[in-house]
Order: sequence, then structure tokens, then C-alpha cells
Amino acid sequence: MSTKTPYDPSQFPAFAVTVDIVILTMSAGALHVLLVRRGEDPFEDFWAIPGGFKRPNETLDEAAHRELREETGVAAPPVLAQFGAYGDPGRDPRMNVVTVAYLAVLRNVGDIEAGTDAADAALTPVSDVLGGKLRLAFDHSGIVRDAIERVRVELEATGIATAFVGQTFTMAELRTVYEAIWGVQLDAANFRRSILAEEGWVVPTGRRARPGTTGGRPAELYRAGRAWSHGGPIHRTHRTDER
Amino acid sequence: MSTKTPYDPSQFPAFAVTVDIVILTMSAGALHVLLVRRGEDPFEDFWAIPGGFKRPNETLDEAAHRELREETGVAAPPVLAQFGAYGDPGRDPRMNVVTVAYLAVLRNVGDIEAGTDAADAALTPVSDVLGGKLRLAFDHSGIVRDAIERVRVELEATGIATAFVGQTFTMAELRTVYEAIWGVQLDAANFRRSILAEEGWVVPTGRRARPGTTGGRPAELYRAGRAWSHGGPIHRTHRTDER
DNA sequence: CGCGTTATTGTCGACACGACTCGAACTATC
DNA sequence: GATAGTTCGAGTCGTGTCGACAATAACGCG
Repeated sequence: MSTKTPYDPSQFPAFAVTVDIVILTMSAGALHVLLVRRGEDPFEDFWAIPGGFKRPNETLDEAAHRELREETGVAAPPVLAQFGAYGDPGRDPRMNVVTVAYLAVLRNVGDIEAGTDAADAALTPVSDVLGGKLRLAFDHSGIVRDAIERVRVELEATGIATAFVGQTFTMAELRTVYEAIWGVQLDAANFRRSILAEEGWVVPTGRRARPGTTGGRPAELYRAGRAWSHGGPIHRTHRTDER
Repeated sequence: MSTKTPYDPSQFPAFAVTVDIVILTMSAGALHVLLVRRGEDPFEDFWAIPGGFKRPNETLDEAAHRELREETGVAAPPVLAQFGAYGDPGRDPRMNVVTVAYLAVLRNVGDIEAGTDAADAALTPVSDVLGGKLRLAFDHSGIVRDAIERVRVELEATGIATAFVGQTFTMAELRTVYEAIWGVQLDAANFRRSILAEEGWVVPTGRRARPGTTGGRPAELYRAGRAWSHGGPIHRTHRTDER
């Protein structure tokens, strides 16, 4: 009723604050998430997303960068953004833990393999997590689900798509990002037009990719220009195999 | 390098976790935020957004509902959604505090006045906060800024607009919400068509509002139907007086 | 060189959106 | 009660976008 809270501020409850990271990347035309296998007691041998305790003298963003660097060796990811906080009582049976979840996007798998132990970490298709095939430790399944939903929205509103492809890329590679994340089929011709209509977002390099083993006309190579913030070129209208 | 963190988990640093709420409502055609005046030492007499400590036996959402009820008396707000976490070192000079920020939307001012002390709380135009006229306690100015940006995005992607108007409303009232939050002018005729085109979102009641003192044809009254989740009817294309 | 494959360019119809106009229904004032 | 002013609802029209589809270009391979 009153503005005075009935809770004594001098006796505030203590929490552990952790930063967990959902690391996404494209592999073989499908969206993958980096998982680590737990070796300790709660949820031992379960797969989990990497994370760790926040230190008092660092910001949340700095903690996320530090954890990502410790896990993968990547110092400057294309995308590393906070997207949610999770603090349900009992989500960690040992103590009261509030975790701040981050979404990271890496360009290719080579970056990940360099910094992590292959036995303890693995790239897993996100469909295994979304479909319930693979149950993660703690509430990490729900956190991954929320991260995917976030990246689906960001894909339409921002230029996050270029974070999934290499420094130079073809239109087909970029289109695969949209198709894999949204689960739709996009017309190649219309996609190309829409991307090029957003002036300055992709810049032609003049070079061409060499065709694959199946032949075909070589595709032009582009590199990412500036990012946009409102109203990207590709909009989510028709949905085919939505999950 | 390795997956083993060099930080000892048994000696994790303790944090206080708070939940702060940016409470938004429409008043006199402009977007307003509810602020409370601090009476205690850090930032005494500064304006701040309401909030309080999270308890170990409640979820973050439950803590937000409890704080909102304590501050305003409102038990079931149309919108109460988490949008960010803030944990910069030194943001609270007393101790290490990580706060989880929530966005609340209330229908009208009457709800607020009932549960709070008028001397300690006030509805303030968000333009005063965004424009830098009013500097809030802690990092609350930035938190409010992020909340406004969030509601601007949600306005385009979801049906959050109806949360700002009453249970029944006219097209002009609903249009005012978009115009105030985006800072644009919308054509009344085209707005009406776009809203009605999204089938089932607003439901005509058959009744009519009585005209104001200036006369005019009485407007039809609508009530909110289902909410949508992707691709609302009104899109942000032209911008006039953007801040 | 012909064929399959892939990338790029072209065309066309449907539809959404913004700018604008006009009629409908009410209040206020003379 | 007639008229002006005001607000809302409905119609029109031109432009631009978007999706579907066809046509052409550039490669590898046999």
C-alpha cells in the first residue's frame, strides 16, 4: 500500500549472478548452438550452455566477453547481446542464482574448435533442443528457446544476418541464413533484389566465388556494409514449416 | 583456454538483486512514466523508478508483480515484461547490485493514484527524461531510455497499443498512442483501414462515444480482440519529429 | 560442343499504402 | 431552426512493393 517496502534493505538476500551465453553459428546449412558437457554434480553429464560467475569489478557485457573468450578463444564476435535474465527459485539446487543470458553469433566453426576442448564441447543443431530431443541442464533448454526467438526477431529488424556468414559471401549463403533461422523458402531472385535495394548494406567486391562441384554460374561476392536498425529488407510474411 | 574456469565456484561473489519497473501510461496525449522521489541517502531527493529487492522464494516475474502492486495497487496490468538487466560496478555506491528491469503499461492514471502517495510519486512526461531535462537516480535515466526504445519496437511487432487505452476506445484514441510513442502524424483514414484490416484484432461494440465539447460526429467504440505476435498492421515508415 | 546446374536479369499482376476528397453526424452560436 | 464548425467514416486513385514465374548468362563435365 505505502511506498515503504516491508522488507528490510539492510538485510538484503544474497544471490550469485552468472552470465550464460547461447553461442550460435551456421554449420552445413543449419543453425547450431555450442554446448558443453557438465562434469560436476548438479546435472552431471548433461549438456549445458557455457557461462560463469560475474565478478564485482566488471560489467555484465565485460563478463560475457570474458566468458566467451575463455570458452572459444574468440575476442571480437560479430554479435554479443544480452537478451534475458532468469532467476526462478530452485533453478540451481545449490544456491540462489540469477543468470543474465547473452546471445553470441560466430562466423564459422573454425573459431570455436581452436579454443575449446573437443571432448567437452560440441556444436548441436538447434532443432534437437527445440524439438525436445536433447534436454539441457538447469533451465537452459528454455534459455536456448528464448535465444532462438530473439534471433528470429532480430533477423527481421536488424542486420544480424551478416554475422552468420564470412567476411565475403554470396547471395545464396546469405539467403541460407534466413531460410535456416525462419524455416522458410525464399525466392532467390526476389531475395537478391530486396537485399540490393537496401542501399549500402552489402557492398559488391567485384570478385566471384568459384562454383561448387555441381557446376553452375559463379556467384558474385559481397561484403557487409553498414548495419541498419529499423526495417530490414527481408520481411517475414509467408511461413511454411514453422516450429 | 580450457573449459575449466580459473574462478573458484565455491567462493562466488555475492550480489543484491533488485527488480525495477518502468511504468508507462498515456496522459493528456503524451507518454508518461511513474517516478518516485527518493528519501534515503544515495541520490536523496532524486527521482527514480520504483523497485525493490528480489526475494529468494519468488521468481523475477513474481517480484515485478509484487513491486508493482505495492507501488500502485494494480494487480493485473495489461503488460508487464522484462526487458533488460543492469549490473555495472558502482551503479549503486553502497554495494554490488544487479537489477532486472521490467516494462509495465497501465491503462489510465486513476489506477496509479489509488495505491501510491501523491507526495512521493508523480507522472512525468518521458520527453523530460529523454531530453535530459530531468536526471534520475543511479542509472535509471538509461533504463528509462531503453524501455522507451523497447516499447517503440513492440508497438510495431505486437498488439501492445491496446494496453495504453481503456477497455473500450475509439480509433482516434488508439491512433494517439502510435503518434505519441513514435512522434509521428498518421492519417486518420488510412490508420482506420489498416487497423480494421487485421481481422479480429479490434472488435466493434456497436456503441458510440459521445462527441466532445467541440462537436463532431460520434466515433464508434471498439474493444481489444486477440493480440498478434508478428507483423502488426501499423508500420513505422515515415518519421517526422524523431528524437 | 551439348547438357545440367546455378546465378542473375526481366516481366507482370496483385496488393498495400499514402495523399486526397466527400459525405455523415454531432455541437454551438446566432 | 438555419448555418458554420468539427470530427468521424467511407471512397478514389496513383505509386511502389512484393511474390510468382520466365528468360538469359556463366560455369563444369562428359
